[in-house]
Amino acid sequence: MAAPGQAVDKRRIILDAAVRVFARQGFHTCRVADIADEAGVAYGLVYHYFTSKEEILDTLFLERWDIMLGAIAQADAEQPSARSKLEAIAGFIVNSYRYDPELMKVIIVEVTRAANTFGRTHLAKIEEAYDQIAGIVARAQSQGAFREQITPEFAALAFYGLVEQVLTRWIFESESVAEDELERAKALIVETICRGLEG
Amino acid sequence: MAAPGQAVDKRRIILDAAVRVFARQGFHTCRVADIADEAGVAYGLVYHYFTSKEEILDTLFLERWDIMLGAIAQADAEQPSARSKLEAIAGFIVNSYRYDPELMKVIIVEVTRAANTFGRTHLAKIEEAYDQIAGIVARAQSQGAFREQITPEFAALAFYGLVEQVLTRWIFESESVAEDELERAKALIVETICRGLEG
Amino acid sequence: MAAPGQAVDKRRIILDAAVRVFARQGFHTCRVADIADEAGVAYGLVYHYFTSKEEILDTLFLERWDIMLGAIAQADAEQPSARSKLEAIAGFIVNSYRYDPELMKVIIVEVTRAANTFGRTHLAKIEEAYDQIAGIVARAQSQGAFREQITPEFAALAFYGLVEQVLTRWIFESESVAEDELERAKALIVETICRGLEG
Amino acid sequence: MAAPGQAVDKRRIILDAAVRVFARQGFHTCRVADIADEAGVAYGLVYHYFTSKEEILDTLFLERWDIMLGAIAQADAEQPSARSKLEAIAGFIVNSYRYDPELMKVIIVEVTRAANTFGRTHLAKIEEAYDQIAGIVARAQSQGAFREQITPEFAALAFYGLVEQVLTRWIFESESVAEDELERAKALIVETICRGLEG
DNA sequence: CATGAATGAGACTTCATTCAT
DNA sequence: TATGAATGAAGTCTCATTCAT
Repeated sequence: MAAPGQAVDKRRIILDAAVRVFARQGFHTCRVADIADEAGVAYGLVYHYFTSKEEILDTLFLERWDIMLGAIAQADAEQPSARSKLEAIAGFIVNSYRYDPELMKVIIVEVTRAANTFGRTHLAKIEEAYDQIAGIVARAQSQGAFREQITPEFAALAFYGLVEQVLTRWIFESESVAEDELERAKALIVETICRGLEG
Repeated sequence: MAAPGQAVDKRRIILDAAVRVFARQGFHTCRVADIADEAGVAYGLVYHYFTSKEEILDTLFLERWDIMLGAIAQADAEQPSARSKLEAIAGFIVNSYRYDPELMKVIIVEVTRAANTFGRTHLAKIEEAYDQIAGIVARAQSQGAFREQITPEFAALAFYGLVEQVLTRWIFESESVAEDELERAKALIVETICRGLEG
Repeated sequence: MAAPGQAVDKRRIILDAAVRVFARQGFHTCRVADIADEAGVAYGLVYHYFTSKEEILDTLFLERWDIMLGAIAQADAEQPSARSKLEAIAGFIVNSYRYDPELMKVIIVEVTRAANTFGRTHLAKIEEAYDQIAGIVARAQSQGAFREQITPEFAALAFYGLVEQVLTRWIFESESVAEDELERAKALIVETICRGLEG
Repeated sequence: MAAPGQAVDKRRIILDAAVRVFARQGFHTCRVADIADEAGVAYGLVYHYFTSKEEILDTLFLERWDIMLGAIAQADAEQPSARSKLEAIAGFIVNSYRYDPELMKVIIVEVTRAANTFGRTHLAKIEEAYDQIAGIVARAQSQGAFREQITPEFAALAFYGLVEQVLTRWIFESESVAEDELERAKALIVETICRGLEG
């Protein structure tokens, strides 16, 4: 018997396996059995830890999204200018992709972009991110750093949307994305959005 | 016997019913029976005209996408400047939403954004639109109208992506979008992208 | 309009097409549409001439089987000895295969051997052939030409059964059967059965 | 927990139920639901153990056919003469019918005689039986026990074919076959074939 | 915690047959 | 006669979820 500290966390193993399976086969196409197989656990154990296949995806999304909301808040708190805040946020998301592209694929393809099915469940949560970004823009506008012709809501939509488009492109690229393209894309995103916003 | 022009085209009736059903319930969630019911035809007739539920969605997408590719080509041919070309394209897509929001919802939610499932089937077709837009940008760059820091491919991604994000937002708005917001959004999209591209 | 005598007999065209389709795809596997296509007529016309797919097979079987019953009766009437009668019958069936292997395939595979489904419908008709052959054997026995240890019924079963086995083998041979094998097999069948029957 | 030997083997229960259902209704006519009902298990359990209705029939056939191939080999090894070998084989098959007529009905009607559909799948397996029998005949010929005018292949066809014809007749007899008819038929089969083969 | 057999509702698709023209 | 669109019942197979051990 493993010591408590070393106990294999089957729940974690299932979640990690689910990421790989969802990324590979898609949420709708895969079966719960595929996840159990990938995790190397018995079929029923999945239902011991989660009430449904959906709850697994929910969990993956919420875990990651909360981290991102934290990162946005941190960028907002620590960075001096609106541009550097947006740059930090874009950098965080690009890094997320760099370190776990499969998880990002699942989040974007199965939740964020799956507007018809899953997205609706998490609309409010997703909206929080837009709101935080809109807040950054709004404050920059009231401080005169950004012009006011563009509404903060539209700006947030454009900023996060552009990040998502770029990641979606990478996700379906056949070969893995070169390190320098990650950085270049980040710069272009920030540049494009900020040029639209700055005086 | 009905005159040709008045003849009830059951195939068309089924396609139109499918738009409403896909928009309401989503492609994966709805059943073929729902489409037949909505169209007021027998179950089997759907399979008389289409080989599968997928082929119905395919047909709807291809019909519409080809019209859009034509509109892009026309904008490219008729408009004098790169900015007015992009404006015409954005205007066309916004108009498409204005006149048939359900169809646009289906195309965007079930095909364009369903990157994991259907999008892949039509990736090449979707890519054609990006390529045409990139071509417009590239020519504007070589004529000095747009600066060269941003690649045409990235510009196309940003432009079309922004349009899609805006429409996605409208699609999930609970109330119908006000007429003047449609126009304002179009202007903002073009302004944001062109500011990023113009010297 | 064709003159009466030249009028294309669509009913016949459908029957002939059905032979090819049944032989190629099997009765259960083919669709009525396949028959219509093969015949080059409209779907509904098949139902104008026949009440069901089964009736087509019925018709093909009965047409042919009645001809065979006639041939058996003729052999019985014209041939001098029991052996020559059996030889004439075997020869007739082998010739039927020679001239229209597809039709024989359909009769044997879809009716005669399809003991579970179709055979039952035509059991009485099939039985007539056995009875005629048994009659030939019985008379030969009472005349002393055949020994009496074997019942006429068993003899008929053995004789017709062996013919059917040989044809079944040919039917599923990949290449067409050589002319001389047809004759050799006929001789072996008669020889085998008559050796068992003759004193 | 039941002891291993007493554990209810649902897979076996389904197979046994399938024999009864196939025998009663025929493979094509019955539904998977009928098998589940007959077995007293849930619909889905059939698909838990078998991938399709076909696989159930496959399994039944292969189980039984392998036993028969073993019996043929044993007869060949243990019996002294060719005639006694054939007698042992015919006896084995007749016994198979005696002890489980429903299973034999399924094997013969749905597989062996269903030459168009299932037979093809198992053609090679069926052929093994013919080959073994042909081998017995060939060796008898080279030892002078059987004459050489009839090829071993034809002899095997005639022998096995006759057995099959007799069983087919029994299978569709309305009343169950009398015990002594089973034995008499066996003797007649062997007698008929061996008279054709012996000098 | 862990297992995997057992359940059964549900969806797609096929296709024989009908019918209006 | 001839056409082929229209009908709808039926069956296979899938798979999320439950449950007994």
